[in-house]
Amino acid sequence: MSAAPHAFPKNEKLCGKTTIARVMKKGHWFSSTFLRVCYLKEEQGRNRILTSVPKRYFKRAVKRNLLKRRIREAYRLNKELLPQEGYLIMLVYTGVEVADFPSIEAEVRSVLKKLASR
RNA sequence: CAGGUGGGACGAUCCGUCGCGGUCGAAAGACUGAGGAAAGUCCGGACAAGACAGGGCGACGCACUGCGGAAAUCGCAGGUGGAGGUAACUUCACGCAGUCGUAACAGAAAAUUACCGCCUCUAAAAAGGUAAGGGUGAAAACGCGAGGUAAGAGCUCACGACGGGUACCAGCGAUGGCAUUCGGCUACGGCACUGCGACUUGCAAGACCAAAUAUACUGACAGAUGAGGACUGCCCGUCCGAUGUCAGGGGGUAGGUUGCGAAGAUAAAUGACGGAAUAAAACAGAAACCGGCUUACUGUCCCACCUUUUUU
RNA sequence: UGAGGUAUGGUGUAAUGGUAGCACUACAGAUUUUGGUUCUGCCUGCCCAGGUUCGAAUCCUGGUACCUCAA
Repeated sequence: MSAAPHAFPKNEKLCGKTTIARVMKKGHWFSSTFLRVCYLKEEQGRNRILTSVPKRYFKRAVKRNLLKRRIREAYRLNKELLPQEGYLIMLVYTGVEVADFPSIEAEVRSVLKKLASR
């Protein structure tokens, strides 16, 4: 399984209430056009990611699920842009409209490049 | 042919590349993976915890009939009445009978009615008798004809409508038909009454395992002949002064397991791209389960029926 | 996810089924040299759609939006 370059196993998902709370408390925030990013760099471990779409802007669960899946898919296809240095990343969608996949992919690529250059 | 009414069905499938949840497997891999509403949370049920000797009142919900159903503000079939529609049909209401109310405005009056009018008596007025006609209003309390009368009136009669009683017939029944008899009122709402139901809370219910920290309790050791702490890098010294250390251990937090399913996660799985006439679109995503109801919605098909026009 | 609540001018809040009121605000005028204060006038409203009723803010049904609680 680990041989596949674009796999997205469970240990690359950011989970656990205490971990998320730690990222939100200590992490650094920045925003792009419709993504709000919070990241925390740890010394070791795999990169782990979390996607979130606020219920405030999208009442219907279908739209929230669709956006979360598109963001996660974009990360999965482009995750080699970021070295494995223990990044914990939260991606929060702040747009008002439902974006299509190419624009989300471009956005995620720019965010990952920005993170890798820091 | 056109328009309409009612009912029903489907609401996605396959292939390739990358990827995800679950089960099986040592592995390779194989199989499987959102809905008709998963939604709203409007009802009901199971399940679970808590409360509870037994019974009643209050408060709450339901209320035509029969059948189905675990039950339901559920379904099917039927009854009566109102409203809408040319029609097919749709929609609303329904226990019983006691009491109260139906109030703005208008109008004389919203109920033991009397302004104009009509009639009697009169010189006239007053007084009395009326409810045909007028006008107001959402609504004026049976219709119509004849008799009757001073004028009139169910005052009387025939026919009809309405509401009961009785007998017969049809029906399991609500009820209907028919005959006869009585009657003066009807409808809606509140309260009271009758019958039935209903304890409360909800899977974030509940059950189990269980770090760290503090600690009930138990044991061992040390302790006013000073344990331990503060000042300090250490010793001395000064100050405070009764518990301290170790082990066991109960409840229990984070967290985990279960509750949990022929989808079954626990930060939570169905996606991206290409192809299949290509366009797969609408409403919309399981987080404990089941039965209904309601609401949202794409394209199309099937069945039954109604109306209009044309042709035969 | 489960349980509950609310909706009335721009804001806050009343109203037994019968003309929708009050305070502040906004606007206009008066007072003042000007502004404030004060006085007078005036604009703007029952969340939406059906139903019951002669007549619904109110009663019934279904939606929508917002809020609260349970971790």
